[in-house]
Amino acid sequence: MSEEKLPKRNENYSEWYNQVVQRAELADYAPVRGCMVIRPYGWALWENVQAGLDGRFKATGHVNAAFPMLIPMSFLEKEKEHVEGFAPELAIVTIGGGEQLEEPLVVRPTSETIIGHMYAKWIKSYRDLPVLINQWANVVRWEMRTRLFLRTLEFYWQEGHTAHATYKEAEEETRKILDIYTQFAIDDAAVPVIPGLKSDSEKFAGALHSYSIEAMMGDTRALQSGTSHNLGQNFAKAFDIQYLDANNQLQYVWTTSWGVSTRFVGAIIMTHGDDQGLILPPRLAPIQVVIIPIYRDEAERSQVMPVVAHIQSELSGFRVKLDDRSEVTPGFKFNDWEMRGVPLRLEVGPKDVQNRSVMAARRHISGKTGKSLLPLEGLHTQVKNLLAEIQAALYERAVAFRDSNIHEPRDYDQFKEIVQNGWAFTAWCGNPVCEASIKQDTKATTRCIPLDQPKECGVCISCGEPAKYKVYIARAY
RNA sequence: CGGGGUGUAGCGCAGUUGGCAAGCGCACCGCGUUUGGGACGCGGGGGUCGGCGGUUCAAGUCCGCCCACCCCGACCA
Repeated sequence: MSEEKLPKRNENYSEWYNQVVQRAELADYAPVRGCMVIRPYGWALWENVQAGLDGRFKATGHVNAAFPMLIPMSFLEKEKEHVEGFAPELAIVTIGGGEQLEEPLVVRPTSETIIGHMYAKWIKSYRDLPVLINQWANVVRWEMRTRLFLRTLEFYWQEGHTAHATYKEAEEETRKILDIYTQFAIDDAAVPVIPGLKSDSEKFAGALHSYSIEAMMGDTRALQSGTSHNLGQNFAKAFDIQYLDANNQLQYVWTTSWGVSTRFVGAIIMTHGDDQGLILPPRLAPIQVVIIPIYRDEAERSQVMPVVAHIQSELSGFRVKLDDRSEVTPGFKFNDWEMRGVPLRLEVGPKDVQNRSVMAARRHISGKTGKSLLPLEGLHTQVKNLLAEIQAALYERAVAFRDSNIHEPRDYDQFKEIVQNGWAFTAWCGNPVCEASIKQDTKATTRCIPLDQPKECGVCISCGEPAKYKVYIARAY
């Protein structure tokens, strides 16, 4: 905890981000470059993300399992695009128990290969399908440039891996998960993501095609916040995952994979945070309500604390924290919990005891008043309503910010200007050459091709040929 | 891996042309006074000055090599 002010977001956004993460005690740097320690407050936030996703997976028939972290090197080599995509960033174990290993083992960068290997053993009949397995795991990718939560050498995520009898079922699964991710982001995290198809150059190594949810951060850069891949039969063929159909014909399965990682914590921070620090959406906040008792002496303390205890039990259905530290002043606590993003603060002092009320302060101030007096009667309901209001206000604010920073360029010059400080929604012919030239010119990349496409797209912003899609193009993390 | 930069207490820094006992702010510990928007006083603990080698009566300071980290590019959930 520090008393110094944070850097302003519009002056140094990345420094603001780094400091918020560390000062709010979400995470800290580990001794190995690019690795981070997720601290209890950050992990609690991640656990709430996990709970929101896990419940939705299970409600749609998925089950959890755990596969090993070490994968034989030869497995990676079985799928050509996959190994080409991941080879540069693999961590490889060559020594075990002091002995040189017969075959090097890869620390999983993702688990398609080892899961494919196991599915080949488990799937024999159309009656075994579909297989709908998810795992919560850590993976390692040796990235060049790392940022806390956004890109670390080791990160935590869930990876779903499913196998189906037909292309159609696999595609439905891929899209179903994309919907789940979208709903979770919007409903629980209040992050207004845009779902869509990735271009071929942006798709997952080894996929037929990939979908993603794209979110706009507070500096208008895009963050890919979740992906869902239709792997076709690529991995089925590489790992011989075959089954007999009802007509006794041998068929390859169709597989999917999909993931949301601890990067999503970064999305929450950068979607909602302000110059005072974190702002957490109530549905995911580790602490939804913080209670600050205020007193000057023992006499006042003995008046205030019983009321605090009463409030605590009244609010037992919420995630409540009592800050009873005596070594810091109330003013310090106000700033501290605001920096840490707690949605609602209740101040309880002698005046409140007198009035049978509490002073409530919202972290995010949408309207005019910051603080309001709440009567003790019916406190549970009032807090419930306030948290719901805050959740809704955060979403609306994020939507408004996003929409005010997406523009449709009329020509390439204007396009270049737009992507310096926002997203362009524009037409593209589908040619990767145009994508590459745009990236060269502006550092912006195609983020996604939204699912609802107009009949007429006009002409490609880059080459002027008839366009195939409307796409979002932006600079990304 | 290419270009640039930085290493002095947990964090941020000062330390002049080499020279007395390596300092300051924050944080931390103790005592007391405080407490409705980032309290204050007094006392205290904490350092192989990134590493190795060299020059010198004397190196945080000069020289050489190495290491680590950060920023910008290529790569990326």
